[in-house]
Amino acid sequence: MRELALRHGITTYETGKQNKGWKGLILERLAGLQTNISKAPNGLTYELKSVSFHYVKGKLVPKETMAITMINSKELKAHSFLESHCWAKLKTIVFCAVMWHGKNSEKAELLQVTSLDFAETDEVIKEIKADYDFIRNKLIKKGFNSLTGKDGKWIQARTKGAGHGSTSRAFYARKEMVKKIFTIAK
DNA sequence: CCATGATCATTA
DNA sequence: TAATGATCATGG
Repeated sequence: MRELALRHGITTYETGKQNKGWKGLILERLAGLQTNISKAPNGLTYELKSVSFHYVKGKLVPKETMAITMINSKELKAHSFLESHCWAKLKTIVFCAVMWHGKNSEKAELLQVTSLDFAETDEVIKEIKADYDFIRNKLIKKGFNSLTGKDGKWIQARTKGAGHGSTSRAFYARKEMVKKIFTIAK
C-alpha cells in the first residue's frame, strides 16, 4: 500500500509526521472517489471504511473500534435512527480489513474487503437501533456532555475532537460489531 | 478554524 | 489486552 500512497500523492509518514488517515484515503482513491469531507456517504451509494486487525491469542481480530460518523447533537435529537447519518452510512458500507504493523507503520496489507447491505429488519440492526435510541435519549435527558464511550452495546458515542481544546463526539463501532459484520458478510 | 480520516496514549 | 478518552494530518 505504500506504493499506492506515493503514486496517488498521499502522504503517509514521509514528512516525519504520520497521517493517521492515510489508509482510509488510499482506499477511497482506489474506489474511484475523491477525498471529501462530507458527512453524507462519501461514495455515490456507499461508505468506505478501513479497520485495523491484529493477532490476539493467535486469532485475527479488530484492533480497535471504528469511527462511523460525527454526532451533531441537534441532528441527533431531531432524527430517528433510520434518518440518521449513522444509518445512512452503515447500511451501504464497504469494509476493508487492514493488517496493523505497529505505529508509524510503513506497511499495510489489505486483508479482506467486504461490502454489506444491512436490512432494516436485521436483528443486529434492531440492536444497533436500540443503542442509538439509548444514546439519543441520554443526550436529550442528560445533555451532550454526559455521553461517553461506555454507552451502547454495538455502537458508542466517543469523544473525537480536533484536539485543541475542543471536543466533539462521534459514533464508533465496537470491535464486536466489526467482527459481526465480517461474520455476516462471509 | 473545524470536520473527517483513524490511530495514539493512558489506565487498569 | 481491553476500554475509553485525546490527538494528529489533511483539506475546505
